[in-house]
Amino acid sequence: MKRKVTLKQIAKELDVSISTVSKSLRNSLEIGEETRLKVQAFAKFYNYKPNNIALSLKNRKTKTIGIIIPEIVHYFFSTVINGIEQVANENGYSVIICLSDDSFDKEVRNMEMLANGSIDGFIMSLSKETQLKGDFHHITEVINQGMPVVMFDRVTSDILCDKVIIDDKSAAYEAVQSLIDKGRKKIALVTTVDYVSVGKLRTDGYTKALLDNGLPFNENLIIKIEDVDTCEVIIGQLLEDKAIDAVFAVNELFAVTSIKAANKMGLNVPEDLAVIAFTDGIISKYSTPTITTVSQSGKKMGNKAAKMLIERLELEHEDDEEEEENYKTEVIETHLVERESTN
Amino acid sequence: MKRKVTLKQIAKELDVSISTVSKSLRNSLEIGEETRLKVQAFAKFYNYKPNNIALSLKNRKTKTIGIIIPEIVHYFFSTVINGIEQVANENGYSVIICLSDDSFDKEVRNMEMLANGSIDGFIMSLSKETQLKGDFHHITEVINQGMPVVMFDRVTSDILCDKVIIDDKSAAYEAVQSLIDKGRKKIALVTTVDYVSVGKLRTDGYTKALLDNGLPFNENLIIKIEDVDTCEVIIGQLLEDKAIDAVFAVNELFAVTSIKAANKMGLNVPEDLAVIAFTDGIISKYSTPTITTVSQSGKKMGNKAAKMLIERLELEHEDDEEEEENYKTEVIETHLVERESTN
DNA sequence: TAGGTTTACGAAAACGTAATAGTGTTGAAA
DNA sequence: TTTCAACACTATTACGTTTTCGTAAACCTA
Repeated sequence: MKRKVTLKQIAKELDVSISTVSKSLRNSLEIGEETRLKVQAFAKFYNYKPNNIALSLKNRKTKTIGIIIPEIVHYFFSTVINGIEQVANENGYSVIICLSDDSFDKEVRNMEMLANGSIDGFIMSLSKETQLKGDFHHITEVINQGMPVVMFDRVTSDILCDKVIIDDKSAAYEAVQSLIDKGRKKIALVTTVDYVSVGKLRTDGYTKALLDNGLPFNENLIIKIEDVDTCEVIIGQLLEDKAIDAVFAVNELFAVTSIKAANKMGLNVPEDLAVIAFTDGIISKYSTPTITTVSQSGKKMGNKAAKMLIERLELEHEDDEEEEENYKTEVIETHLVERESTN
Repeated sequence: MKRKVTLKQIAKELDVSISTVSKSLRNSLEIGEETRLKVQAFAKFYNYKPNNIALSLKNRKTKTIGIIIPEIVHYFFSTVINGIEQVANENGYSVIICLSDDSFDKEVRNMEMLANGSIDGFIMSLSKETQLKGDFHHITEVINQGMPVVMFDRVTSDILCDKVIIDDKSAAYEAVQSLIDKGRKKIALVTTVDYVSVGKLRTDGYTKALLDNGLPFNENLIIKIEDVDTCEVIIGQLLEDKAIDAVFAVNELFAVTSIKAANKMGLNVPEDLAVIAFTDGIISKYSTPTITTVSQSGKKMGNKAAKMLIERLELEHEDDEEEEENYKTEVIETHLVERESTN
């Protein structure tokens, strides 16, 4: 067991000062060639690597990005992480991940913990509970301390910061329009409760598409699912004797459940019932039939979010207190991935 | 923009020494009540929180766990992270995640980066390339520096450290046995290339189950898939005119692909072909028909791995150089989740 | 009042690094 | 002989904490 060697130890061993060692290793011209080479050889032999923590303390930056998301066993969020990690890695950053489990308290705790020097900036997506409460003080606080925050997907207009979103409303519009184009007339919406920002926006897009096409808006065709476990029953009820010919689901799970419910009732997908879903995940690709989806590229969102954050971090450092905060909101384009569940 | 306040600033403001501030905040009896309360009030007002980096440097521990995994957009791995994060969080640890992308180089780079003080210990699963090369020097090095490592799932016997695995061989055995019990005679195996440790073990279990039941072992019934993209074609070929009545797939993807290939050929699952898969993920649950799986609880593995690591970290600190390294290998129990794809 | 004990605080070191500002020696130019 | 510059290296500071040790002042005891 040989513990990591430090500058101090090398200095002592070679009987020079710490500064000499440090400078030698950074190839400073101040140090004579003989000494420099000797130090370098010694350091190499003992596999010297500077201590990240010490560097962080000295430089006041950690080269680490904090990610706060509601859950990780979730196709979309894991693709976002993948995207963030990729860009982070390319730029020499690490990522530290905290899960809020959709709990406000945990989100706050995690942010406070990371904000005390552990990271240089945040990339986050709001927990359901936070969106419900509408309490964002923890985020404001962090921003006020001068720590940049980039929000993605589940964002809020109450906070001024960089954001990466998809245009949920128009993407939903497009999806519903595609159903209408295929001759569907009675389109149901299976969505989440309203306080989830994206759920609300997708509902708006759905409604607008109907109205723009002169189709009746029927409150009864919309179901808002709170608890995933009961969604099968609820969706089954929806499909019963309503002559619904299409379902627009705000996520894969609701879509695949709709298909299963339809099958049970003897309905064929897509002949009797077309199904389209938000979020192009693994389920849609492997379900039977495969599901047409609105692809929201999580990886691209992650890439973009990381780029925005890192840009701000590097820029920030150049002229310290440049208060020219021109926050941007980037919209990631979506596209329809046509599969078997629509025709 | 009010930057975080430090002990030094508080000390200056209140015209006392840094030590006094520090002690006051830790409720030291050395400090008179008046001063103590004054300091505490001031600190509270300015929302003082100790700087994690400074604490890490001083305490020589970061309260952070490094996770190195091949990929994150992957049901099993994300459940493991979930499990790790849970236990970590309960014990005041954060997790920092690096992806190897199944690349040896990236695995090495990431480990070296984190090993320089950023974390207290590793939890990792080997990349394919690392398993193929059989080069584990980066791991040995880290361990030699006194940094504990816990490996899970894709492990190697070449490294002495704590491990968390499932008994791949006997779980595979059990799965195949269940097929045999249901009267299946000609069971194909769809697996990965051999250097992936778990693939090998599962093959062993498959073979043993056949032999123990007096069934012929037929090399032609085993296909090893290297590239996921081509697996559909290959599996299709396998199913053709071989009178196969069951498929044991080492992961969900191969299983669902087998089902789709079978359907295309007019075979019914489970009547004509039973399908069973390793890894109880989201696909199995939502595929049509739903797939019987060997559940390997990623969350439990994560929980256990985190527990083992943290235990070692906390113990290690009590009597520093206690070299009593009794490494353990924990085996997480699996169980068969019976669904529609077998009968 | 000398001696000892308590109270209340401060100075300084330590963690590991990097940068700024020295310091002492040598040799050469004035 | 003085002055200056170049060279080669060292001391110090700073990042933010905690902790050990030290020390004045106040109080108590005989």
